[in-house]
Amino acid sequence: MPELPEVSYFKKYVDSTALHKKIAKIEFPEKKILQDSPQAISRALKDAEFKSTRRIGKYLVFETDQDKVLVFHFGMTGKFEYSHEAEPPDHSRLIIHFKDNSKLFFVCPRKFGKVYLANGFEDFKKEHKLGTDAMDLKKKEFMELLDGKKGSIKSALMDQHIIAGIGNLYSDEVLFQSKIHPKSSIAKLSEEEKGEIYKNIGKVLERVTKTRMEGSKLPDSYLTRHREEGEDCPSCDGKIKLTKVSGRSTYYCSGCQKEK
DNA sequence: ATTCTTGTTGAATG
DNA sequence: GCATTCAACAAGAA
Repeated sequence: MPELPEVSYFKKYVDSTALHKKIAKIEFPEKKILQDSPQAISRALKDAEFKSTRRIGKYLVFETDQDKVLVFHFGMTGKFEYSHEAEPPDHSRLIIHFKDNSKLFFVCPRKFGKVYLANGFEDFKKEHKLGTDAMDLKKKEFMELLDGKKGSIKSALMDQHIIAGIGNLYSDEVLFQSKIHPKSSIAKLSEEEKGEIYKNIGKVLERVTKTRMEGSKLPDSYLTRHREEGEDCPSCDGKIKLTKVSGRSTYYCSGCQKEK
């Protein structure tokens, strides 16, 4: 379930493999993921090169030397594989062939991923009404975004229109590290608590991104390592519990995360 | 076989 | 209208 840190990793992978190569053709083995027609995508990318990529929230935007950009969303199971192999990996849903005979495969077993053609990075961001990227968020802006909001803190953290990049897993982690119950209503949180949440957004995302890049493990003090009902809390003598917040499975510790 | 999982979208609600 | 909540959707694992 790629959230911001995983997409950052995909960006690094693509940047080191698939930039600055002429595109020969594109294959579309699975039309369902396409948000624009294969013809339009092929036309926009034929003989183009990817110049750079930019991440916004959970999306990866490919900028070309032409007018259009190609945008990927990874759904639950999407990823890239770059190789010179003729045989596509299982569940390849879109294949970009470069003129040097290498290929970039968009592999997505559950077909929850999406591919868009857009006029540019800013256009795409606006079209999808995406909020500020979680890595670019300043404390002042975060405080203002929460001002006057109703509802639970977890829903707000996951709302891509408010902050882009945080999903189910890492919203739980941020709130666990902040010792705040996911169902806490935003209105009841103190300035200190909101400040703590802000601090942990940066901390958690940076930490997770680093471990993804290195292929290492998260610290034992992370909820992510103990995300199962009845597990011992790594920070107090409580147990991990499971509940639902806006329809999503939500793990928290009943000992150190008290509801407000 | 059925239930559960996910993020986004758009509909329903207040 | 607005903010907020919720169901639908897709495929696969258990």
